[in-house]
Amino acid sequence: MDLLNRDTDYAVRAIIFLSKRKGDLTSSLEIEKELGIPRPFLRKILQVLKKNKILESVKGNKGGFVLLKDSRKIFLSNVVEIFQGKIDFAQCLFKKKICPAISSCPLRKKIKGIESSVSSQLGKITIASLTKGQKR
Amino acid sequence: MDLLNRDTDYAVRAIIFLSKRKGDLTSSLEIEKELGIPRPFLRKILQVLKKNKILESVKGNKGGFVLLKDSRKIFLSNVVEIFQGKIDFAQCLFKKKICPAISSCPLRKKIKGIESSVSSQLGKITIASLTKGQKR
DNA sequence: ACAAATGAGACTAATGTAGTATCATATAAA
DNA sequence: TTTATATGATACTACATTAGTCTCATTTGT
Repeated sequence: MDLLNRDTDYAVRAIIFLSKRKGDLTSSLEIEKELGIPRPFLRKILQVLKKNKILESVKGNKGGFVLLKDSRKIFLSNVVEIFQGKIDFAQCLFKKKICPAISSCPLRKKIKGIESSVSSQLGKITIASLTKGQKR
Repeated sequence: MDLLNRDTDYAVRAIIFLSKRKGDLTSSLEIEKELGIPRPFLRKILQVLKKNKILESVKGNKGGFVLLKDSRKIFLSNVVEIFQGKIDFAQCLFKKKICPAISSCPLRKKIKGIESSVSSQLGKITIASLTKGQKR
């Protein structure tokens, strides 16, 4: 089981790249070349990031994307939530209709505890912190 | 995303039930009635638990299952590992061949940190602790 | 007008998960 | 010794999720 899915991973990498371009418009083509992410897929991700106000886009010739937010103010939890929804480690117990009578209540409580610890950790990791000590 | 999959959940509940039966042989039919788990599925789970030395079985008429271990010595992490494998939150980055050069290394480190915090929490929850304060 | 870019969304393929079905084997009890 | 009742092993099907592709519309600088 992965904590981050592929969309989230790609998105994080795209955001990191854009953060290095400051306010410059950057086309999906450039991002694709840098990151090696299949283009149609990358574009879909960029569109989602746009809808979520992480970045802005300009259409047309010479168009592209710019980060709207400072990468020191974008947290991993933000990106995860956008692409994977709110972290919910214990949804199955009720959603999938497993009777809660015997183990679910105490079990659910424990799992919820772990969940909130994970959420809080994700909420402390900024995208900017992922570039510390990087070459490029 | 769920932390526990359905197999794990069923397994936990079956273990709890068996722990209340002490050393008595209990057939999958009885467990099914108590827990409402589809039988063929339940049997598959019991077989896996047997292979992993959590319980023992007796074949034939009047046969059934008994817990081999004290439920105070069975941890959630044990059950999770049996049914879901070792918790590995960051496998995707390499397994799925996403280039680690840009974000993966620092990102991976962070995720690994969260992962080990989750593992350690799962390693502290005993099955017995899930029955505290329960009626039946 | 044309080329280069994003917007929107339908579509396909691969994978994983949940759950079922079947038959073999072992054993208690009549 | 036959029968009913169990588990053992394993193949199979159906469904959901995820990954990734494709097509066409729209916008805009030159």
